[in-house]
Amino acid sequence: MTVGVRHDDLRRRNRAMVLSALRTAGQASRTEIAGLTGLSNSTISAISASMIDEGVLLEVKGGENGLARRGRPQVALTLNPELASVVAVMLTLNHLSATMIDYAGDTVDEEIERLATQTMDREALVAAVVGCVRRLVDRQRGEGRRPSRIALAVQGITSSDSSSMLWSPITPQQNTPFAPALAAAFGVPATVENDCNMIAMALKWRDPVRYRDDFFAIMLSDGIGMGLMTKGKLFSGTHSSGGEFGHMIHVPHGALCRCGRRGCIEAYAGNYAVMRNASGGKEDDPPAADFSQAEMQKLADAARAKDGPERRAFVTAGNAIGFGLGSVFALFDPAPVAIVGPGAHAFDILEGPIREAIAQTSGGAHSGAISFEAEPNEMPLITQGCAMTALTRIDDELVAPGAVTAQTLRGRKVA
Amino acid sequence: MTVGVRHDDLRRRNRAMVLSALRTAGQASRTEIAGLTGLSNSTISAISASMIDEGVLLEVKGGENGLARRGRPQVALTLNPELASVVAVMLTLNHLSATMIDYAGDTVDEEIERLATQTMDREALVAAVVGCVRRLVDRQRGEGRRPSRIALAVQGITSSDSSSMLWSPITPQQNTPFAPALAAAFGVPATVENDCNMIAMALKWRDPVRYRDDFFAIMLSDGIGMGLMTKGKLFSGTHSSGGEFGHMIHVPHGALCRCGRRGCIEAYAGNYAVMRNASGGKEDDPPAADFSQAEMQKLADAARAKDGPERRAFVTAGNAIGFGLGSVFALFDPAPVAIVGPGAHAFDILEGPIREAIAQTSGGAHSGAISFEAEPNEMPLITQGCAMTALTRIDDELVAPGAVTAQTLRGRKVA
DNA sequence: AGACTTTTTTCGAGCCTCGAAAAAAATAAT
DNA sequence: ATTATTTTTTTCGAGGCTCGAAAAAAGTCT
Repeated sequence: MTVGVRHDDLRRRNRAMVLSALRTAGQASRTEIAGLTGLSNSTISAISASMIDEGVLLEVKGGENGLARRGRPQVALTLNPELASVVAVMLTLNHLSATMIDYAGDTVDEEIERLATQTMDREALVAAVVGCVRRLVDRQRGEGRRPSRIALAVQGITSSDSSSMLWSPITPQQNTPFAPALAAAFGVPATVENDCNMIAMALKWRDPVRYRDDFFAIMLSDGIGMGLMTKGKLFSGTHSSGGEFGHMIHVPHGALCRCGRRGCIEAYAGNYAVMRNASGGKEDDPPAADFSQAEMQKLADAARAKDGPERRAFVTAGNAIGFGLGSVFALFDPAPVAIVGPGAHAFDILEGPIREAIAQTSGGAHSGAISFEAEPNEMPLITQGCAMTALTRIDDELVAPGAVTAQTLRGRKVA
Repeated sequence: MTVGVRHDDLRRRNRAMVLSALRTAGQASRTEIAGLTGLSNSTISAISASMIDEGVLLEVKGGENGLARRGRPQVALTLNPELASVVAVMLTLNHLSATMIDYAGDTVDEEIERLATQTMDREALVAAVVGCVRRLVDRQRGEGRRPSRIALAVQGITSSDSSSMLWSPITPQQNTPFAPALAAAFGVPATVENDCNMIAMALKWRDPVRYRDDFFAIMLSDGIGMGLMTKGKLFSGTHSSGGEFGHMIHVPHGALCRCGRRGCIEAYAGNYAVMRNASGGKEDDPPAADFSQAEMQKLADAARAKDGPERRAFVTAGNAIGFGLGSVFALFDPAPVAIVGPGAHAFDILEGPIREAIAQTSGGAHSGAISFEAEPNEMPLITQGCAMTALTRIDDELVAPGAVTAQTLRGRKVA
């Protein structure tokens, strides 16, 4: 049983709505906000007055648009970038970055690091992440900035309470509790997120026309992941991040996957699988380590040039992805797909086989109508998704309930 | 952008909460309701007073429980069965039933009919459904009862706006708009629902301990369907009912399915597939018509008796279901599974192969921990699910907003 | 019969949203 | 230059809703 709606919830919700409207629109006048939220002008006036008072919102002075209309001019409101900041951390294979983003969503500073994730033990991994964030935070302390929240995106499976990385291809370590470590080190809430989910979040922010309520973000790299937006909300499993597209079964008892099982989609479409198939390897050959982008590029060029094992490997990969999507469409119904990550460089060779496979599944009727888009550069998306996730959490958990003002937050830690 | 929370929404929501609490608990005192909803005693007192006044709720007179405690005795409230009623219609292969259920959820009357669904054209099918409901409604008009809502459950794919049956194995007709026809014939809102979704709804009502927030209901019959509860809410596709488990791909380019495609789970685990495999048919053999329960029973007995083609057919079926569940678990995470429908009679032979297959998938780690339960008799579940769906819609759309009182509803049509 | 206990109702306080009206701040017209 | 017009924003009072405290109600226990 959900708990009843109390009276103060009402104000909290409507404040959250105003914040959300401004976060999407960037800036908007009181009247526009009233239109967006469906609340009355008087209510918006009251809410925005108190939020300006708290230092959450700013009136945009002077920045008038050229066309001067008759009547009292609208005065735009924005989120106060100085109210708070968050750190978005991205941990991928041999790569670590921490980005500080202000409350309005603009990047302030960044710290990047290479590291050998596959050979580090759990403590070293956690220490590296904490250290990277530490350097960023220390550098920004001089500017009077302190993050209010930290979000870490990792490849692999995360727990549904966003506290731990349960499993990841970038390390043999399991159940790594990054969130508590970060929370303890910096005295602020921290979460661990799945990279593909963050990509989906970012796509929704970047291109809300194409990626609105329902879409799939497929990440092609060594592994294969999926971020899934359904009905405007990020889909997640009941215990974990879920959406483990790469480990749906493509061929029962089929090719050996990096996860130790057989027949996963990844075992046909992951980088290592394409490489294995192109080089005449057998399905039982153990998955090799990660390949450079240059190697994959060479393979793709060979596939483009002429028929041969390389092209057949990409066809196999595309088919695996297509049949997998077909099964996903059977469950969720067809929706636009974004192909993200290094594998998107080869999207021109993959698209045909993907569509061919989908056409043989229950989503097939619409296979022509499904929109695909390729975006090879996944890293900025992951970081942006992380930032937005953290910022909207601050909106909902701190700012909307009124727990936070510029005074309580500036330079001080938040419970 | 969702619309802001207005002031009157507050009352509406809290009324809905009280209704939902009573619908789940059957009866409860004001104090108990306050505990369940988290609202204060005074609020519950006010809400229940006005609802009693409207004729929505009844005080249970006299019916005291044996153990008399000290203090003023609690007086239980219930939903007034006379406030309204709904008709739950179930259309399956060659079978049609309409059941009238009162506002408290108890069955009042029923009308059953056999018909040849596969050879009827669209108009005849719609007419049959309307006719069956008509007989029930006419008979009950004498008692002063008029339904406030009609819900129809069908096998197959329904539109996400619940207006039409998009596709169903019980008829060659497509896009049959049952809901508008029923709505026009009886002047009340009508919806078309997927049978497996209704089963999931019913399971949640029947056994809320086992089937709470997350579970899967797999229906085994000629076709294979799935109803899916995630986070306490019925899962549905974005355009259709979704959850087309039976048409996820088990083996690419595999056995011929009733849907005309190849390799669907159904093409290995549907009744016709088991029959085809057991009788030495080939994968390309066109799917035969529906089989009697007796025939399937004989097959199962043969499989139990000794190794042979029959047993192998059931193993194949179980494996297909298991691998499919594995893929579903990869997306949604593992959760309890209910095996419903005629196929559940053979659950004893299927369970082993199902678990064996799951063990080879990413949900495999927990394959032993996943709870399975078999319930061969699906029809009462479908009807109950339909009734509950219709009743909760009345709660939310008519009673909670206060649009309905015993006066406005009794014997008159509702807009 | 009176004390005690628990449930339910009553009452006033405190918020919140809304509509209407007023105020503010600009442009257009005279 | 001044007035009229237009549009945005604020102010103000009305009406609802929930809540806590106190009162009333309806029993059991001694």
